[in-house]
Amino acid sequence: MTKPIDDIVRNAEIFRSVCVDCIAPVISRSPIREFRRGTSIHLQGERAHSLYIVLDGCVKLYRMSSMGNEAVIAVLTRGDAFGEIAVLPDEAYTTGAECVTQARLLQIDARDLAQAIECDTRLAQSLLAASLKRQVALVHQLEQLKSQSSVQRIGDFLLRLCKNEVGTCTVVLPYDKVLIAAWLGMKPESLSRSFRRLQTCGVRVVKDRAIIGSVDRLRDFVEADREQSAARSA
Amino acid sequence: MTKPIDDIVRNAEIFRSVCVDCIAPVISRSPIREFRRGTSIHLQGERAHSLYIVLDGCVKLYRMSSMGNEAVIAVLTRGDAFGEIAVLPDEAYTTGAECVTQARLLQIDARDLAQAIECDTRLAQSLLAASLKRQVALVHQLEQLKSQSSVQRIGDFLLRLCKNEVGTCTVVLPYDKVLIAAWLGMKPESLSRSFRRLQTCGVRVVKDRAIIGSVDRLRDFVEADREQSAARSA
DNA sequence: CGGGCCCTTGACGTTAGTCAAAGAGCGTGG
DNA sequence: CCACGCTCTTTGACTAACGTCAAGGGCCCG
Repeated sequence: MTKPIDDIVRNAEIFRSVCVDCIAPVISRSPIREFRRGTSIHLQGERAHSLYIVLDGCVKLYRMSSMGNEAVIAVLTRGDAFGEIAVLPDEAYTTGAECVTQARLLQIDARDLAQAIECDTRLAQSLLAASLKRQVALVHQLEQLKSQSSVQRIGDFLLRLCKNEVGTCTVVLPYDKVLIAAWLGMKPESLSRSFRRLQTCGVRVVKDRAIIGSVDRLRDFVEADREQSAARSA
Repeated sequence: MTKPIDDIVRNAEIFRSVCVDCIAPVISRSPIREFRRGTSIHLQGERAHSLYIVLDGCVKLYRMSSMGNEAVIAVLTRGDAFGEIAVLPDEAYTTGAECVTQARLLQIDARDLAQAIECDTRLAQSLLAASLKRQVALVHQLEQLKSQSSVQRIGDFLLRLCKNEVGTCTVVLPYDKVLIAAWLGMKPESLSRSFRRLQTCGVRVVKDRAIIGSVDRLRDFVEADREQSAARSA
């Protein structure tokens, strides 16, 4: 069930292309911490002293606006890292981080890592690569928010869940709908209604399972909502 | 008018904290290119071979959705870099880049830079730092889109234009309203109407100038739209 | 003077948020 | 085992926000 830690860490995006030996000393000094669902790992604005790697469970990164509105920035699972900003001196976390399930995290001291970076260009490059990849994901999210409807965003969400599948496939929603909604930038009520509207292109959602009649049909729908809405009204 | 190139490059975020000598050879080999307004610098999906630094003018990064919808991801000015993804091997640009004014860009060959990175940890760190900072900006944008109204987003936009000013201040809108609207994720019509609604908190927009009666009042408005809308209807 | 572009305005439709209510699990304690 | 309270989810009715369409004014430039 729980993969050996070394495996997870070695395959983590931020350490891809780094020889294991270089980071082994840092890792061995890093404690593994257990968190219960709902626990806060760090707050937005807090001085950043640690970087974390998710070993098990789900962690959400979020921002609170001045009027108490929560925007979920990312939902992380095994192998993902967060708090990378900690490698820079005197910076604060720009998001809050909270466990949305029971979770095990590797907590890496930022100073340790910063020192390791000084000595090893490959490590710096690896972190850079991970950071750039992360940017791509953020850009994708921005694009979606700016130019897609909520139905399209959910469609895309489902498509990413059923990676390379074709034809019919069933996916398990990885966390509760409140969180999915927040992540996609909408309210739970809207999520519910949007799922409903996906029925017109062969998607049924039952409890935490989504049954996708035809992946291709869903993809067509997401990429060109227009015709479909015409069809819907007909 | 046009600052010496060295100054701009040296102060660019991506080369902050790098000794000038390390990058001098790379820079000296990099051509300065002139672009006219409306010219495309690179397309989304194109193989990334160069990284650019803006010396003068404005460049927009954008993404096209499958149905021809353009989402503006960033608007860059002097000292900003883009196309950093080029330092990774075999990657493609994740956005298109286009000049929105006449512009001068320093075009840095990605291989050159990648080699320089291999030799110099500080350079990798510097790029990492810039990338992380960029992420912060993207996260901020995401937060805004997910939890703020268009009026609030414009308010925030104006606030960032009048940096540390207090009391009354007048700012020049740095580019045309079509672009501002696209950047903030709305249509020009909505932008126009939103400007209008800012009149209730002492902001007037005439042509390309915004006259802000009271920066504090605007800030209050942006941070807590709720009371203001109550007041408005009273 | 005329054409094109940017910007604004109005009327209207669609989308998503709000408020309220009710049903469906689920764990707890009787 | 059942009843209870809890949270999550769905649904409906309503409202507010934003996009769309269409028209018109101002401005620049040929």
